[in-house]
Amino acid sequence: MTSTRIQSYDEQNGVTESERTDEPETEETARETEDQQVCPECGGDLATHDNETVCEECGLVVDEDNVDRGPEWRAFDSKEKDQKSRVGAPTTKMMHDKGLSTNIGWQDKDAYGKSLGSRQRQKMQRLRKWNERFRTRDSKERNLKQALGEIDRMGSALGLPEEVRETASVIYRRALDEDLLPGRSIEGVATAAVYAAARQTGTPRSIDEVANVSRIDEMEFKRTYRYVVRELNLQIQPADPEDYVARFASELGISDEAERRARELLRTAKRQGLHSGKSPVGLAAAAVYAGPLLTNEKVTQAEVSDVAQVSEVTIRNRYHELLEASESGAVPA
DNA sequence: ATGGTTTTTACTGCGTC
DNA sequence: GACGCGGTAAAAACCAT
Repeated sequence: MTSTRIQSYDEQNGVTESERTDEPETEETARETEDQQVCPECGGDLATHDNETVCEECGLVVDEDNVDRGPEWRAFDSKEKDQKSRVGAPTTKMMHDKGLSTNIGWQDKDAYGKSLGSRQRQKMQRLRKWNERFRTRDSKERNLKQALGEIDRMGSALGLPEEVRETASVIYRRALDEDLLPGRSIEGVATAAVYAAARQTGTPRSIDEVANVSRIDEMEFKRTYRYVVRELNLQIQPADPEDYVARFASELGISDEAERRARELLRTAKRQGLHSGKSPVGLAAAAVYAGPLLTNEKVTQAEVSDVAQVSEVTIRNRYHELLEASESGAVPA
């Protein structure tokens, strides 16, 4: 059931089939050495959720331990039937409580099929109601637990500090409390929460970056994000382009001086209100391109476009504006 | 739905190594 | 001739109305 999801997720991260099918065979030995190892892919720490051992860094699923608790009701003769019997109903992941919770029948009949008296009927009504209430409460707990796991995973995959993950959790809780979940996926809302939290705490990640570590597709992510922001009245001011600079700069390996110039460009541009309406990422990309230009370092537009995921055209347009702004609005001595 | 704004895509010409 | 860069037009995406 979960296999399709896992596979598509791996594909997103460029992990191919052959790369991770090298050492199964002896289940036991593998299990013994499993504790606290590092990811074979990127060296990150491993964490275990829901029967899966997953790398915190890149999201590689290292190990799955899915015990099949489904029905085992195929039997070919009476002897087998005896051997294969199981206690209790098969569990399913389709339900938050794995289908193990109490369910009160809707028919007003007793165990013998006789109809109940009116007094008994009323009692059953009350019981049904309360049973339902507790069950949904429990369902929210579970929902939250899963979502927090997801938030954690995405957070670490994006290299976000603890603070962001906590903020994301808070946002998610609120969404849950306000009943925003019905109709959207847990994953979607969790992704939206991470994105919103990253922006709120001044460590923004672009939509693409977040979408890349999420299991849902970009369209749904954006839709859900807008929805959550609107419904929760989250105050999210446009991201500050400067917040992106450090990351882009280090990915490109430009000098500190160039990075400083980039920041300066952004500041003067901001002072002139040049940034309103423009995408912050684009501005940041332009600055990271223009910075090294001023210090005679070689960085091509294509490279910047690559790490910032912004088209070269946008970089060109923005960086012209940046330079113009710095000439007219610079602070001469 | 609509219109205005921004970004992207695709293509072209120019200079340089 | 490939590469980096600049410009342009049309398409697509985004946002508020």
